[in-house]
Amino acid sequence: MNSNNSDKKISSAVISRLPRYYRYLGDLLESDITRISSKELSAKMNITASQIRQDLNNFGGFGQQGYGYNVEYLYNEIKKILGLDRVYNLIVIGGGNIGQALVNYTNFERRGLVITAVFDINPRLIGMTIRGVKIYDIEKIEEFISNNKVDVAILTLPRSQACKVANQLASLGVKAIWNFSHVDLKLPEDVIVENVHLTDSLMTLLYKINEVETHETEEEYNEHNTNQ
Amino acid sequence: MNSNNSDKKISSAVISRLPRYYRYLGDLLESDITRISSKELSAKMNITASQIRQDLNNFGGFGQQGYGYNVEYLYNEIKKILGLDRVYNLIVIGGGNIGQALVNYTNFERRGLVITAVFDINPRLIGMTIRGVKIYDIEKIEEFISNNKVDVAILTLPRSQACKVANQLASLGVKAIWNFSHVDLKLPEDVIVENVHLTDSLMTLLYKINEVETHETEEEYNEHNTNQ
DNA sequence: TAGATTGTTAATCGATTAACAATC
DNA sequence: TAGATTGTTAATCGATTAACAATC
Repeated sequence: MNSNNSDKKISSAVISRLPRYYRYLGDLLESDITRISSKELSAKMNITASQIRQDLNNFGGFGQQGYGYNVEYLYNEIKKILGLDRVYNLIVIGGGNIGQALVNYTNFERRGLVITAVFDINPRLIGMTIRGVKIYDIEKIEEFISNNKVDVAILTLPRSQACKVANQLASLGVKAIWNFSHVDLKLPEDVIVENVHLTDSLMTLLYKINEVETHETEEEYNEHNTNQ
Repeated sequence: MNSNNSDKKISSAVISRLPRYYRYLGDLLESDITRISSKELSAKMNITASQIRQDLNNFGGFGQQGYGYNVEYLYNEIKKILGLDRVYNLIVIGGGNIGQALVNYTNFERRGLVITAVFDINPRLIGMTIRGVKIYDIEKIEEFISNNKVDVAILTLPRSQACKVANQLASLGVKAIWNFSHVDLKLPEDVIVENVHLTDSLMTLLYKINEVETHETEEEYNEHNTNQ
């Protein structure tokens, strides 16, 4: 389904840059810019032109010598590569704050990412509706999955429940999990897991804050010494 | 402030693994496990023992030959490295769903990450309170920052407003931004930005879904051919 | 002491960057 | 045609893994 017809595995470094290319190309498209060279794009995105060309050429030759890339064409090609040319059904497991935030995020739908149901254990939530999406008792999940196609399960449960439910999802045939729980899920190899570990992300920010402070201190110290 | 007293810059690959080490060590601590070797930890975390030792030795020699690592000691050392041995004041810019979800996430406070205020433009939200945290008019942000120490600003605004507000934050002296907005902020070098691009994360998951489907198709095809 | 396991150097692997012939 | 810019190969850089002497 992806445009790469060769067999070589694309590195995850490359894949992680694709959405960013897609975003920048979308912006260019909105600004009615029809063509762009790797050099121009490189200046905008703050990566090397070489990397852009290397990345794109993993999937095919989308450009033209002496011209560059046609923005709309490249945008649509990356769209296809990312699999954004079809509709996905998503379910949210965990109707807490993050779960609700995701259901309320209307941009997903515009991209063909449709949240079809939310599941929770909390009786106060069950039966409620968020933006027209019903919250079901988590007990009903087996029934739901057997009657509805589910492409992605979004897991926003607390640590304690996440593993068990993830295993259940895997056994029910769910093949992709977007995991917001603060655990590393251990699942069969054919289940794809993409983690969003918010706390980890914040911690790396804190690390960098202190790193900067250390350097500043060192600089001040050096300055101090030099000036004497 | 970090424990690395040498000058060599720690690579971001290493830094991004630190929270994971911290998490696993915390789990071990809770299970009353007092010592662990890089080999044992490697099996648990699914990375090489060599990498663990290399990573840790960027910050110092925390282990002991023939023994391994003392779990509690290493846990606390990583805690210090990550800067989790002090309190941080955070503000949330954007009182929407994600902003509210973050305020409601009680685990932050347990780690010394205190959200002191939320800012929004929506008059319906201004004046409200989430878990005791007040939502202010975003107009009040200058006043707030000059009267209160702000270590991190969490930016959860829509794309359109994010850049402008980020610049304002930078000019008001905020030195770290945890950015949930779907834009790459262009800020002075001394402002640290950590991005959480949720849509990008989901897109890489979608890519992998289709990648698998492609491979499966190829396998089926090969099987088909072989069987004939 | 013998066994275990670190810290660290060396080897390998992979990803990024540079260079340039091909070609629009 | 001349200039621009790609696609791609080669060179470099950095990160991961392997190996092993040091030592608890």
